Amino acid sequence: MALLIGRYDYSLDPKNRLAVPPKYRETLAQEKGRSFYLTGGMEGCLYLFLPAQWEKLLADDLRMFSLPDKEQERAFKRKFFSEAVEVEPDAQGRILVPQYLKEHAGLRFDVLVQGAGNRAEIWDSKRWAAYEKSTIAPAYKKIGKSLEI
Amino acid sequence: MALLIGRYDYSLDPKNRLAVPPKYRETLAQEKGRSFYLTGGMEGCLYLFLPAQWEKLLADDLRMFSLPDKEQERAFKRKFFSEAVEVEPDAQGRILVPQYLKEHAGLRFDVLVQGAGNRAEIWDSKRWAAYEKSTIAPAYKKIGKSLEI
DNA sequence: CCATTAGTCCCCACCTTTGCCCACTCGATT
DNA sequence: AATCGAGTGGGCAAAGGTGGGGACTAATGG
Repeated sequence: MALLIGRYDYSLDPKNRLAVPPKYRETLAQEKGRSFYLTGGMEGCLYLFLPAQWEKLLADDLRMFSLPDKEQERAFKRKFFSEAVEVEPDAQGRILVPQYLKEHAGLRFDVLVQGAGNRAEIWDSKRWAAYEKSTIAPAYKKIGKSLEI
Repeated sequence: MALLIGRYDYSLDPKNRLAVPPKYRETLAQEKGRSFYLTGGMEGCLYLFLPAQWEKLLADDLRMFSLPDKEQERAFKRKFFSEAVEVEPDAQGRILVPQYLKEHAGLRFDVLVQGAGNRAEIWDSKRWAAYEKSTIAPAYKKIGKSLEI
């Protein structure tokens, strides 16, 4: 399965359009897909999936939705499916970010699109900087002793 | 089977008509169906089913509706099915929401129509905001650390 | 049995938003 | 120097969301 890597600096234009890295679009085309799947992610970012990755998520992780507490299960499904949206890049390779996802991720103007393996992530630049400082840096120090690489 | 996703902000007009997202109607047309099925849902929302999803629900009857307490099961099924109604979008793509369902979901003016996988859900905006705050957010906090995505 | 009223359906109309297309700039490459 | 690809901005036609009139139906009441 295709792996998404790299970091790209883009900007959200007045019409809430956001460029998708050509490499990702190329991968999409190779998969013979027309659309990505965009949804709200953890720690206040957005997740961008290729169709195959999205399908895998639905297939594999449907068990993650299966909870003994059905009320909680409904809550999860509601959030997951209602935030998700199919986005097709326009002729310039931009996708349209819905207002509610823009708010979820606190997107302003400067936006980071970066690969995260089985998905890409979209971050507001400032929020990413803060997250990196507050969480990634300390985590690195801490887990270094137990990681092989 | 078709998956319903995405979030749409609409309003209930003075005649209790409510827009259905074009994407959902498109899916309906692809299924060669003319009507959705609308009924009262859990946590004070409304469920909107595509014909195929509705059929599946009926077929899965035993599993879907089974409760240890059979009297409760009968009570729930009575409400669920008596409140159900077949709704056909008009030329503008709007469905008519019966008065009793409007009350069930506490619909006022601002209404959310959102995908929930095997169905769509219709929420009063304020009620959804409260539900998100009171139920979804805490559930995510609790389970977020163990989620793989 | 007729008159009235409420509710529904079918139009039409308006206006905002969306999506599509074209265009400009800039840097890298040939 | 010219060309190409990429990122960004904006114009414009089309689609989508909303409101309301008028006909028709059915239930209600005199």
